Amino acid sequence: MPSSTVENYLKRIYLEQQHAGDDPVPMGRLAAAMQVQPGTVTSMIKVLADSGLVEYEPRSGTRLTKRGQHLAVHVLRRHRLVETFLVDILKLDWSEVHEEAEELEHAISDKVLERIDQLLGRPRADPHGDPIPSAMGLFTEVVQQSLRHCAIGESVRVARVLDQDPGFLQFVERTGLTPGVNLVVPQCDPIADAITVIPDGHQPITIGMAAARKILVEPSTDS
Amino acid sequence: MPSSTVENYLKRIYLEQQHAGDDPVPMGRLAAAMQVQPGTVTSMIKVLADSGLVEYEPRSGTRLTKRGQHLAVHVLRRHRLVETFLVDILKLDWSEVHEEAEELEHAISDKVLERIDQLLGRPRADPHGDPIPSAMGLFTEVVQQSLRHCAIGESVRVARVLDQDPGFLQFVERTGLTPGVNLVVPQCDPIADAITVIPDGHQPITIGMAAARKILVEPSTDS
DNA sequence: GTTCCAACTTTGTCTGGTCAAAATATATAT
DNA sequence: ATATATATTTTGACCAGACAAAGTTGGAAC
Repeated sequence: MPSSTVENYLKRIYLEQQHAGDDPVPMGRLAAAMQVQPGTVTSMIKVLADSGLVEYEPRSGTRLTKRGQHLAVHVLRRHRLVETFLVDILKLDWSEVHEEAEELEHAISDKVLERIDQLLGRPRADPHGDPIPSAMGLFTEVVQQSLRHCAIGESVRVARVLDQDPGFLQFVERTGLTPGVNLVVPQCDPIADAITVIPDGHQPITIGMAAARKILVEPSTDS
Repeated sequence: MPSSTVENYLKRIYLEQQHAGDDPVPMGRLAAAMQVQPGTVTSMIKVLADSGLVEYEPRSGTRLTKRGQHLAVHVLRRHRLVETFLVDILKLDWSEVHEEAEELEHAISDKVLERIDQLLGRPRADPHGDPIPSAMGLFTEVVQQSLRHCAIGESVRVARVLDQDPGFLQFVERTGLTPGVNLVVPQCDPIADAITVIPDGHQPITIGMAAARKILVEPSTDS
């Protein structure tokens, strides 16, 4: 059974790998993400490589092996199901559940996880809209694009918020941009670096592109 | 924040201390309970003593300080609330929740614990009948005695089962001796080392005294 | 091509928790 | 009183995971 440290490294590599396309994840990136000194990552990655969980190319980076990826996806599944559980059943605020899940994801057995999944009705996404892989490690594929790339007049639905920072999540909630909400885009000005949106049942709000890129939307289904 | 190892030691010392009256808990007992070599306990206890969580009398034993006891009780609270949660909400079998809780008790924040407590309706006892201390560390006092000491003809109710072994718990369930069940004692023979009981709605069953001592009963309230 | 910097690796050290085995203290029986 | 058995403590070693600081490397800039 992998330690929670190992689980965290694998999860992190997986997430960075998403971001990074085909390139291996560089050590520095991983060190920053894990809040750890670079040397620590180098030695840890060597250990993971020896156990067949990652491939390691010195001075270039690391990528997950099949086994490593499998494990990482299951950690992610635990994390996201726990978050959903905390919000749906225990009624915690979605802005605070990430921290909580960070601990719980390492302590939950398969049996308990299965019960939670069942109790929640096998959700496909967590409160932030992040997809929950199935027990077999498969994601439901969806069409999502960043709010930043929306055309003027487009009508879409918020699908996912790509930031776990409580402050940002509270802002999102206050302005009505939570996953599931429909919105229209009356204005979008790349030069001004700003986009204006009107979420259903809320005031129009203008946000910067840096914020807009962290909000993913999908085709609206209210028509 | 104490490590889960520290939490486990404190919990263990607390439980052994219950058993042991006023005497300090000897190192050997603790080593056996923690499934660890005696030397390990000695060095660990020194560390705990330095952090003011236990008092240590070399070659005699250890006892919790006020602070140590406070912490131990809160670990116990987490453990027992988690067990109750697993049985009541997630519908796990009471014979398997002890193991699960053993991990989860170290990963649960105060906030999540409070929500669970609330969701469960602030239970006073877990599925095994073990008392759940309040958030302030207080137990609800109750009158309980071992089934072994019941007089013939007495009518009592099962309050608590003092063994977490899945096999024993499954036996208890099969024979109908789960907490809350009323029963009468038609026969009790210390010489034969056996006691016969008739649980409400079940067949009479004769069990040995070693088993009977692990079942606590309280005055029946069905009259 | 040489220089230089940023990223990376190596090395040595630390802490928490563990074991195995040797040394020591205590209680008990004789 | 002495021998013996038993519990306990000490000692030295190990592993996981981390840091700090010194040493490498490889590519961009000139």
